Amino acid sequence: MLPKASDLHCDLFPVGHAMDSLHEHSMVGHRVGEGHKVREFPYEEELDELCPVCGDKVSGYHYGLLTCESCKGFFKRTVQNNKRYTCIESQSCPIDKTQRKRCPYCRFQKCLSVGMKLEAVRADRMRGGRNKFGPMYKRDRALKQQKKAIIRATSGPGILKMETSPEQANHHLPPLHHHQNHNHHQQHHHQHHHHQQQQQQQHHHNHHQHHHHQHDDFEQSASVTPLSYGHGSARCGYAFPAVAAAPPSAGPQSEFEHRGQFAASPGGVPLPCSYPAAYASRGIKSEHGDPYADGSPDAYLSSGVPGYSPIERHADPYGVHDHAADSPVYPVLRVSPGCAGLAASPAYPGATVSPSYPGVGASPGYPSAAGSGASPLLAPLPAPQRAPAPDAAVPRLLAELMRCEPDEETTRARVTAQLQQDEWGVGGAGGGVAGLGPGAGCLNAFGGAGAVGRARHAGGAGGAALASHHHHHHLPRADHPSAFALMCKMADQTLFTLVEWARSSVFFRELKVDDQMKLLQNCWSDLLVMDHIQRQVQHGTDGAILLVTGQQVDLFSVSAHASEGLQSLLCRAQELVSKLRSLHVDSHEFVCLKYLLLFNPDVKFLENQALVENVQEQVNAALLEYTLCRAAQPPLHHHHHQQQQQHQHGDKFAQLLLRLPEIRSMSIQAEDYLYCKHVNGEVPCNNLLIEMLHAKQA
DNA sequence: ATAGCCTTGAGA
DNA sequence: TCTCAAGGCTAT
Repeated sequence: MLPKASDLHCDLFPVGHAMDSLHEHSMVGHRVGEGHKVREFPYEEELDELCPVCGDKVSGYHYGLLTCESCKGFFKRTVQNNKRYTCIESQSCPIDKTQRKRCPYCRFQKCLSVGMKLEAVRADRMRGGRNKFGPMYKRDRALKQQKKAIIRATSGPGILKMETSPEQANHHLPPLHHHQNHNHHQQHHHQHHHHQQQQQQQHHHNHHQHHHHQHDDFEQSASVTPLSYGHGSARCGYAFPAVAAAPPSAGPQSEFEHRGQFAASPGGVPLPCSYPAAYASRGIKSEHGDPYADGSPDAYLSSGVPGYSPIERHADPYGVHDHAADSPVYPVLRVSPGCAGLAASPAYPGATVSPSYPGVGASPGYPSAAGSGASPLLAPLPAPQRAPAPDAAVPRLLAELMRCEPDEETTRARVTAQLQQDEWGVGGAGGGVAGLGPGAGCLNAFGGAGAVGRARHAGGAGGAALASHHHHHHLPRADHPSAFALMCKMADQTLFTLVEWARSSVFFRELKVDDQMKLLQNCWSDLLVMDHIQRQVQHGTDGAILLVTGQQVDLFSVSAHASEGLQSLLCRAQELVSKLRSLHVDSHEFVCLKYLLLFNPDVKFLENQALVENVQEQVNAALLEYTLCRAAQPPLHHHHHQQQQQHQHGDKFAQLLLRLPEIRSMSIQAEDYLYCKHVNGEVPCNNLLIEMLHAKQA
């Protein structure tokens, strides 16, 4: 992979935090110095002052994001002169500093895919001044700044750091409430730094519409008019042509392969993504009267240029749907025979941090690190030890896991509050400019969960799925971001709570951040689905869907408005819910399932895989023990079908585990669904979900 | 055609 | 007044 080292690098550290150095750079010629209290953190990101297009050094914000001087110029020339290039090869030439001159076609494609905005090129060529992107740049800067803080706090010495400096403390999880401000986080754009893309015959037949007219939507002052660069409308949705043909060019290709799987993805819905690109654009446009309204670069871009929504051009730059890559069958929990006697786990080799089986002391004898009362992580949700019962039957480990379980009430309040807050923050929350990379995004999620306000927007996979249907139903206010967007936000917020849950959970917090990210990237959608399912099972009612916010939506009316893909998801979810209800799955068992999803030893490149495996085994064992005990002395209620029940309980353990593959499958379908929405520009921009989606590759 | 350096000029 | 992104200029 050496050849693509640069690209890869780009992916991991897109246009991230490079502000400080950036400033210096762009400052050349001017005076340096402006009061920036530049924090000197050596190793800090030198990393991303790289141009997302070619990897060269960034010189400032240009046409929407941080890019190098050459790409800025290239983009300008191309747009201003309405140039048209052609690729001699498969339109997937790698673009880096040394080869960028080789294929202007691919370079330009990359510029677009990365998020450079055509609208930022002025038709009237007016110089100086500022355009409407200004605020966006500003926000982006702020985000990067925060991100840095998070990284600093996160990757420093300890794992989940307890900040070393007072100021940093502020960035940390201000226990619940309070996450105001700091909105916007991320920015993600489709930073597909990935080469590749489009096959779509580049209908470049632009009808040379000479500048002016149209899209004056943006570009504030009437004086500065955006130049339109019309590329014909690429109708073919964004088919995944390249997929099959997976051309040879080394690197980038791999992504297509994934895409291929996606297209044919098993549970994957047929993908309703066949809308003409034009539609997508229009739809977006109408939805966001003011492209900047939500600060969503994506929306902006798509709405701005007719045939140019980023949509059409990327098949799946991220190879996002690589789930198929995972083992087909779920992490088959190694059900060791004598696992009943859990605790006995041998000291595994590499495990640095002994996952010291908590059970021991009755007190929160939390292992080292986390313990620190300072840790904001544990602070929140002291979790009412809602010991469901004086169960002696509850394995210690399980009891411990339960302690970290947030309660529905709290979660509901949080999410609701956040959503309401967002409502008004829409304008501001938005944001970002340059795309952050997967890695970065996750960091955000982490630190972001608490450190920086969580005001993200969202998108939603699992949750979004159910969500979206509400189209016209009683939702807080269906005005602004549209019901779907709102649902996305809901899912996004839910994801946040899930991330926080993970971060503060027993074994997880013992892992290094890198591992944590990998695990979460791997199962975030599963967790969302599981969360949804659990909510329905435990708090929902039959004919309706219970949202995190506590609102209920009629199942029928929902599916009536839902697309095929959604309906399918809903059905599957409902079926699972029914199944689990009949099994009388309780919260203890749900926790186990969630842990099993989280601690998936199939995740590659884990530093401390031993711990992950061990946890999986322990949880597995605990679940088995628990189910067996419960089977012995069934719950008080439900006496009917005693017999059948008994039977079921008999292998309840197996029954539960067998649901995991279904969960996985559903989450994959949900991701695909979300991806389609994203590609069509229907998902609000800054959201952890999309980031997670993108982060998946690798 | 590139890409580094320079000049502009509306917003903050 | 200062910023800093957009356009312009000009040796490669």
